[in-house]
Amino acid sequence: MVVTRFAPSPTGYLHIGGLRTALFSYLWAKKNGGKFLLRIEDTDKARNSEEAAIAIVNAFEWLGLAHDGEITYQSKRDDIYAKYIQQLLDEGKAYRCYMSRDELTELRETQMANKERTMYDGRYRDFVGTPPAGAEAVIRIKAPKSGPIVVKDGVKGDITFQAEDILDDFVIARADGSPTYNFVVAVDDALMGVTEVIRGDDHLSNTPKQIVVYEALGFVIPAFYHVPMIHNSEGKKLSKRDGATDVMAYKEMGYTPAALLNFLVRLGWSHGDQEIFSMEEMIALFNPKDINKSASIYNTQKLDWLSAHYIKNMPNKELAALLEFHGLLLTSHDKKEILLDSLKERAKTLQELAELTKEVLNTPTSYDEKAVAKGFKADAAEVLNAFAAKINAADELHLPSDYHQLMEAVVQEMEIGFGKIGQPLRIALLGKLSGPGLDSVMSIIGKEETLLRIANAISANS
RNA sequence: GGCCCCGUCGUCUAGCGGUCAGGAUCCAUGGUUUUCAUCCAUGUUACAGGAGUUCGAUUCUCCUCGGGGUCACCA
Repeated sequence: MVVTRFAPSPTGYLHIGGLRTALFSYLWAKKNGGKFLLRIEDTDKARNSEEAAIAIVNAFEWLGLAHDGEITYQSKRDDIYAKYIQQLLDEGKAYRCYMSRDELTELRETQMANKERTMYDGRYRDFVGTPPAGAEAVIRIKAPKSGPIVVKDGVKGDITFQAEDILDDFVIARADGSPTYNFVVAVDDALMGVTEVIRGDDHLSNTPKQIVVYEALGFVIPAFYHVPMIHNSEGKKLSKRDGATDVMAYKEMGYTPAALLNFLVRLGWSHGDQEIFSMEEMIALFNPKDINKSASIYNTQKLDWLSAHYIKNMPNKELAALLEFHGLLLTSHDKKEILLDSLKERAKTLQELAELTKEVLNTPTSYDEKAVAKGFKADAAEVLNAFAAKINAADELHLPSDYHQLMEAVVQEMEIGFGKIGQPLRIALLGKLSGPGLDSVMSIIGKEETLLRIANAISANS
């Protein structure tokens, strides 16, 4: 069975880059009928917070990416790590190193001065006898001193590192006994049964270290897929300083999970010329071997386009429910079908749709100056009064077409062009010269409100 | 600096030895629309450079250049 995982450290919100690797992991698990696990890497007590862990879980909930089984918290697994560290000690695959921090620093400085690679020199590797008085010990793993270590990567191909270039006997447990990252990652992935590790390629250079741990412990090495970074416009790794990298910020801005996920899945992955992917299609078509090798630049123009696409094609009922989050209660509005039909193809986000809706629903309190100058000429009042008279005379006005007929009638009787009534009426109804169809607007707001807006505009602008 | 990865339109990408180098987005223009948006149509823009290999390289190899990642008792 295919088992993937997402393993964030709870130092902040869920990041857009993290979400993409999580999505890839999720899709691959689902495609194979496997499991997608969530592990919270909260071993750094100084930097982690519980709120951050909750925020991450909430973000996944909003996106509808459900993890399988219980969440694994590394902070609760000290006993497990201690057991495996002890095992390595017992088997002579790890050892206590009594070197002080000062000594380590000194070693590094010497190496730097000699332009050598900074690395631990293995001085306690074969140490027997009495440790220095009062010295605290870290535990180091015996890493191979030379020879190739091959990372079989499903995205980049086989990558060969030379142990002498990159490895030393790295620390697997600190002086206080707590295990370090590369150790716990390997242990957890193995114990959780993770078969495919899909993660950012900033982890690529950690992988040889983790392979050392896998091998020392006799664990099966999983398949690796290192997905390229997402870069900011400067071409650097996307970070929290780049703004709008908090996934939940996209909810606030009015993007739907479908749009965001569709946007992210196409960043670094593609399937021919296809741009629109439903969750079902993503699951059916995704394969990590098709992930690009190169980094991509984060640019949300396409997200806007996708978002508009999804809003346009969303049933009104669903839209109305989503709009509540943006402060709009439409459930009881009797013309909400007409309202949303005429507005949903004009908005890029739900937030924008909510604002557009309010512009239609609320009586204008001011009129755009340029619009008035251009579209509310001397004869405007006369035309609007004639139109108002027709509205007053009509007893049944409901559909946009009902209002449209009255507009046509005024145009014919007064022998004027459509613009002669369209422009002033638009200013009266919306306060500006752009917006949805006037007949729809009138149908939505109704007869009384239409008359009110016409009267307001005439007194304000003539 | 060492090690590792990467390099097709501005951006996201297709391509897997022979293509007018395709699509999408953005931008521009035209059409539709009383207006704006949508929608439709059209258009501009790319194989980092240099050597090979080959009848033929965007595609394979090497070098250069450029970009990125990583080098902790952080994760």
